[in-house]
Amino acid sequence: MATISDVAKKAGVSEATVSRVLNNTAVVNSETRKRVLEAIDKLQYTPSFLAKGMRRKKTSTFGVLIPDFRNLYYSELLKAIEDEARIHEYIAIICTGEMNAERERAYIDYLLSRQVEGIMLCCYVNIMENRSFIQKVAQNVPIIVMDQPSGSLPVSSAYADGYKGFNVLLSYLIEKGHRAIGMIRSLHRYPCSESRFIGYVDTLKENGISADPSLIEECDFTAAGGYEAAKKLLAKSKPTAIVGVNDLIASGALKYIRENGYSVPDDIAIAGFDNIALSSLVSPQLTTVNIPVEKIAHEAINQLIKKIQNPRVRNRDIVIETELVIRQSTEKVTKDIIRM
Amino acid sequence: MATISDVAKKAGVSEATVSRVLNNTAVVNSETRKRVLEAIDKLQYTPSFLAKGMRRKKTSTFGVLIPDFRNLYYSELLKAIEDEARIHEYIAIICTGEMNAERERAYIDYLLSRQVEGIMLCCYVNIMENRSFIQKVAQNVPIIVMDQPSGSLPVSSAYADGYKGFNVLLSYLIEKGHRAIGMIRSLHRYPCSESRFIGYVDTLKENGISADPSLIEECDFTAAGGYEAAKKLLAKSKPTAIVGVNDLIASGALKYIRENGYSVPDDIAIAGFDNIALSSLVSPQLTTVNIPVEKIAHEAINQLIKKIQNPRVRNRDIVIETELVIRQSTEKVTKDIIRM
DNA sequence: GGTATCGTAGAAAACGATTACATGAAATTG
DNA sequence: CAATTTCATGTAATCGTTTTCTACGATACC
Repeated sequence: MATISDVAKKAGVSEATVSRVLNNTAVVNSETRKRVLEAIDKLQYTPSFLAKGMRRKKTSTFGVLIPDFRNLYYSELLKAIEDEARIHEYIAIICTGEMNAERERAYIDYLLSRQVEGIMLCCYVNIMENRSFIQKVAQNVPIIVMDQPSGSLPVSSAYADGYKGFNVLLSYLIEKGHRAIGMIRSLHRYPCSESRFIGYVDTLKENGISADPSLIEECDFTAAGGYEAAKKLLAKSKPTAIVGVNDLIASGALKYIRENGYSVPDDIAIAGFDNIALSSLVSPQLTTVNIPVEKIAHEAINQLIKKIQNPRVRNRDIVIETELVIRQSTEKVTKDIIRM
Repeated sequence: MATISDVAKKAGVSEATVSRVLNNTAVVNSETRKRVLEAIDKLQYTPSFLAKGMRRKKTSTFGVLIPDFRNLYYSELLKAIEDEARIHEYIAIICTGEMNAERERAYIDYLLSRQVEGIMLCCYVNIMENRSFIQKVAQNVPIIVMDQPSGSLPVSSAYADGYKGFNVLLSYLIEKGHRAIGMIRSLHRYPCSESRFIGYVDTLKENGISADPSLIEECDFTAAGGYEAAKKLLAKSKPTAIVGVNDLIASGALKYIRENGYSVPDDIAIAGFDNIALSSLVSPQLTTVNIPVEKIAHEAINQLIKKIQNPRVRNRDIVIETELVIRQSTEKVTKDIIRM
């Protein structure tokens, strides 16, 4: 690969001049500029990103840590992150923590050694369990935490309001006359799934319904888990509606319920959360709560880049509102109904 | 962030000695080593990746271009790529071309300017349509092309044998007595979907069945597309089996067919291709053809890294065999049957 | 006509690491 | 005991850029 000095030699100018042409950082005589551009073209020269970053102390890179590529929610997040990053001429290094706190820490250290300018953290564990580690990292680069509030840590956060989302979802089901509403929650005590669960419990209470333990099951974040959990749930209680902590689980539950002769929504209504593509692929289509992923990614990356550009920018908690999406699994509808 | 010279000063040694301790590249007195390690620890020093890469002319980075994050096939590929890259201490910069040839080229140029040491290309377009561009890029870094053969280009390739996969799938359906086998193919003339389609046509021919245009429909790579295509297909013909060029399309078709009162597999058998997670989530579960993604990623990354380490390594075409996975959408089975 | 200003471009330092070469003390050898 | 080898470390060049400082001719100004 050609270097700037090759170009300089070929054009008969100094390296400084080539750099000036490249970056438009000072006036260069138009004749000289032309010669330089010709040389660049002939040599197929591209500036070395390493050298540039070295001098400018800038990598234009940030790190993204997600639990798993194979979760469509993160696919959509990554898509939005990429688009947003492109606008700012950043790239994202994406790592998967695989629900393993130690691996997450190792990757974060690795990201630091790669001189990322900021880190987006979609952690498996509650960040509070890693207080000191995260505090240490936050001293070096800005951090934005996704899917959970920042608590008292010196980081920003961006997340969908799962508590309120479940509040709206449950209110809707109660309004439709349901009283025995089962929930399949997450086995993992993820912060975001916890707040959803609390939203479920509180909304029942607000409506004078006490949460009945026999209406609650738990499983991991898979459709197979939801399938098994639905089986257990129906073995011990008679819900008229079941909500899954996410769409994947709800889809699994839906599958079990239909396979066992129940009609959805007539015998049992079902609802999920996240509004992933799958939720409208199953039949009947799943009532769910939409998380505006692009919006979250947009706000999050913007906050991160603001903080990179000016470390004195204050940390923020960005809370994004969800929307209830009513489909056939809770109601005979021909078209999605969306409620804020 | 502390630099190597800070560490050297603190430990009272030269930068060279610190580097030697860091890289174990020469014998250092154990007392000195201890002092250096202490200084590193105290200053929380991490070597600058940029400076190191600059000197060593090595970024330990390669670029991956995929069409879209939101396709589970690529999610699984990315997962496998990450694991494989980690072993070799490489990281992958992932970009999405979004089925847009111009965007793909722009990203490839961008990857080059980031000094990636190799590029993995999961292109939308047939690489042959970009001959000269790819040839130019291949002069700078090794390339491995996924999902299509390398043809006469100076690149390696790794792909599942879609022709043979469809051959096995169709032979199985014919063996089960099907004669009117419809196919929903891809609207986009992707090389990998083309070879699947040709596998379909040829296998019919080999069995004395001529491909009937009224049994062929096409759509984009979505479930909604498959749904619509199934509708059109059933409006113009009476297939006893339908194969989708991939699982997403087959799932959409399955949905349409069940919604319209047909029984699967009794009235119409359905099969897909790829064996994505969705295929066992729909009911009935989808017969499909498994692509061993981890194996492909493993072989591909290995080949790429071999070529990076020694540019004189010869380019290879790595063809991976697929497996037929028989499930309920074509046969009453209680457990998956797998055939090579 | 001497000095200030302007336009243009070169020289050299800096970024933070690695590494070839040099050095000097201690240990070994004949 | 002089010569050589070994061990441990330092010195300085280098990677490819950007950027500050400097220079120098030409024009403008008083």
